[in-house]
Formats: sequence, structure tokens, C-alpha cells
Amino acid sequence: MKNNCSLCDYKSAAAQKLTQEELKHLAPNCVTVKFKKGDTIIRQGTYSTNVAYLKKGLVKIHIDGPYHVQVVRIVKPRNYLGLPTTFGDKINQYSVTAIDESEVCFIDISTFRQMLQLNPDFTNQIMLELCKSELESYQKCVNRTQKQIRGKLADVLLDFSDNIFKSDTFTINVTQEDLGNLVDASRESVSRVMAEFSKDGIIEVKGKHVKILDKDSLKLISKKG
Amino acid sequence: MKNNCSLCDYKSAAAQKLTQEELKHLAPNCVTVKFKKGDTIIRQGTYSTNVAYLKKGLVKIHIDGPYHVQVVRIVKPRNYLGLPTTFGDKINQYSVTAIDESEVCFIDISTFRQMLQLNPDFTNQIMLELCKSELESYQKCVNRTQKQIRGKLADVLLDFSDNIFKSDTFTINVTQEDLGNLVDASRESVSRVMAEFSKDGIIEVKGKHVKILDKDSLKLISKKG
DNA sequence: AAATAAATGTGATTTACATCACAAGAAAAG
DNA sequence: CTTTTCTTGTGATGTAAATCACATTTATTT
Repeated sequence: MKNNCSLCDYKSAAAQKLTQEELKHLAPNCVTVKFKKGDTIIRQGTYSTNVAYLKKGLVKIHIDGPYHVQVVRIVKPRNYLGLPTTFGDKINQYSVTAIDESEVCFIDISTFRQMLQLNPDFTNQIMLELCKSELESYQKCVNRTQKQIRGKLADVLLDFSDNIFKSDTFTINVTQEDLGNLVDASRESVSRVMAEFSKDGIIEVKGKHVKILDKDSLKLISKKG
Repeated sequence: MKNNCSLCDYKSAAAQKLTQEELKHLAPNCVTVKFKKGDTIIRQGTYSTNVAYLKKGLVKIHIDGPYHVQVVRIVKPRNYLGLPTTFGDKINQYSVTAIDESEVCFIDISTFRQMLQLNPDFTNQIMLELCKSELESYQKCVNRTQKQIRGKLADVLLDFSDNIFKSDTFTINVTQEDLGNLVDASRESVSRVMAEFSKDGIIEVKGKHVKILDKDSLKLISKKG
């Protein structure tokens, strides 16, 4: 697909720091690829050759653990997907899979490096994002290991509502097994807790469609476990 | 303390990319501070105003979790301590405490930013380290949540032996409570597992002094749980 | 539309740890 | 050197959540 990065409506915060000149140079060195639900965008263990950037859709980042997969996080558009794995290691340390139909822009790594060399504002923004996501991953890990399932599921529901879908009603295109892998619980436990939340009138579930009825209760459960 | 960064024997991989000129500029903008065992180097919740770099000693990075502290990791010299917390947020998102007597170099953040602007090799190295540590934190989180205590303790002992002390005998200046917070277990469980490892002839413990007798067993336990 | 596969719901059972409770050692403070 | 505080060891008890085992519902394929 022929690109014109200058006109791209989905520029990252970092790319917005680039000059017209630099964007013109970027255009021939990146490709946009569409993925269907369930498609693998990045596969753990393969060589990482490009920086991936999510323009549209929704994806999950996941790692093969010693016993089962762990879903590290759900990522929404306007975020880079493979920065640490592209820069930090030649081999991808995690997989990325489309949850909804998605559009990903793959940027040639040496071109990306050139941008870093040329434009300090760009670099600064990228570093900021790297740092933020590292801090976030520390915090997430603490919650994962210390909170119990009810609290973690409440967190996830709040995250979906507040950050990802920005709405009290949303459709989660992931199985309960995925949710389990996201909060380090078995799918049975997820099922039970979701049923409990429903029964208590905190959420309303119709298939994959979720409506949050009582956000305050969720916040309380998130805090108190 | 008056600095001469050019002559510094503890330069980071990144700082080694700096020119004499740049090092000269760096010198008046950083201070080296000594810390005794138990001293707080960075305190979660306070403003972060400097980049911290560990020259000598040993420190732990820890976060206050919802129920108890989590020791994120033990850091050995020639590593930055506060990059994500300094760049990613105005407020420190974690604490750093000296485990052994330590020397930390505090670098003024605007000077550090200048280096990033001036020297792309420096920047590249810093970014590499950021990415690596993010990947590492993903991996650690997976292990933390999926392995059981025996496996996690084996990991820690192997990490001490292979990476931190680079010796089969070492002195861990941390309590079993700390070890518990490092592997997400109670201090009682740590005590029990250590006793078990001792009984099985895998390690020899005399107070805080540990000798690894059977590394292969540890590796096996690390893998199989 | 029928057949097959995938995802969920729910009870019964098991388990790895936490927590509690207290004893005994080791360090630090007086 | 003695007292107090911190750290460790070890049993008994409790518990959140995994696992097992099916039943049932919802998708997908043919």
C-alpha cells in the first residue's frame, strides 16, 4: 500500500514531532497491513525486523509462560507494539495478536533509527513512552501478584471502560480464557466471578457484550480485593 | 565531591560513548553520594529530579503494593536506577534502597537530556537498556505469577550466583522477608524452602552466607517448579 | 440444517501457600 | 555483659483458587 505519512490521520505522538521533510522520507519505508481478528501480528521467537505501530483496531500482547500463556496487555491504537522487542533483542520476546480487525504500520528499523538520530523531539517522545510503559508494567505486575481475582477482574473491566473503549458498554472480543490469562486466573474462576458481578448487579453480560452498571462498586472491589 | 567524569572508572556503557568534551560538560553536573546498608536512595512518591546511576554496591528496587512491598529486582553496579521513573513521571514510582554500602552518581536531568540531544550513540545505548529492562520485566512477571515458590527461589539463587555475585558462594545482605517480597512469598515459605534445599544438599547456608553445591538441581527446580 | 467444535457454567475435590502462634537464635542497643 | 529488638524455624490451621468432570450454550464448518 502506497503511503503518505504526512497525510496520515493516525500519527503517533512521536511522529507528530517529525518535519514534513522527515515524514516524506518515512513514507516509502513503511507499509500498512490489515489483520483480521485472531491473526498473528508479531510472533514470539521469530526475528524482529520492523517497528510495528497500531493505527486501528485492538490487539493483545502475550508471552508464553512456563505453564500457560500470559496476556501482558491489551493495546489500543496509536501505540507502538514492538519497540522493546525490536530494539532490545533481535528475536521477538512476545507475540501480538489482533483482537478486532486491525491496521498496523510496519516501519523499517533503520529508517526509524534515522529518525531517532535526526530529530531529538521524536527521540524524546519515544523515550517518554518507553519509560511510561516500563513503569506501567511494574505496577501491573504488583497488582497481578498481590490482588485477588475479583479485584483484578474489576481492574480489567475499569480499564476497558475508562481507557480502551471509553464507554460503559463495550464488546470484548476475547474469551474468558484470555481474560484469565490477562489476570492470571483460570477460565473457570473468571466465569464464576463474572457471574457473581452479574448477580450483584455490578455488570450486565450478554455474550461478549458488557455493560457496567455500578462503577463505584467495581472501584471498591478493585481497591479492597 | 568534585567529579572528573573522564577519569571515572565506573562509566556506564552509554557514558562510554560520550566524547571528552561532553564528559567535561557532564562533570560539574553530577554528584556522587555514598549510602550505607539500609539507606534510602530513591523514595517512592517523592519528586524525581535526577538520574541515578549505581557505581558501587548493591541495591534493591521496590514498590509498595496493595498489601505488601514487592521487591522488583536487585541491581548491581553500572546500571541506571531511575531512568523510567525520572523520564516517565515527575514522581518516583518506586523506591531504591541500599543492600550493601553503595555509591550512586546523581546526574542533573537537564544535563542528561542535553547528552541525549548531542550524542546519538549515547541515546541509542540508553534506549537499548530501556528496552532490555522492559523485556526483562515482562519475563520476570510471567515467572512470578506462574512458577511456584521452589522454582522462583531457585531462580533467585541462580541469578545471584550467575549474574550478581558471579560466584557459587555469596553473602545475601537481605532478610528472608525481602527474599519473600522478591519472589512473592511469605517469609515462612522462604524459610521452609531454604531449609529443604539445605537438607537436599543443594545449598549450604550459614547465616547470610550461601554456597551453591548443586547448580544442576537448582536449574532443574527452576524449570520444573 | 445438521454436525462438529469451541466456549461457558457449575459443583466437588485438591493443593500450594498464607496466616497464625510461638519458640529459639542472632544482632543491636543500652 | 545484658536487655531488647530483629530475624529465623516449625508446626497447626485456614483459604483462595486450581483442577477435574460434566452439562449446556454458542459458534463454525460442512
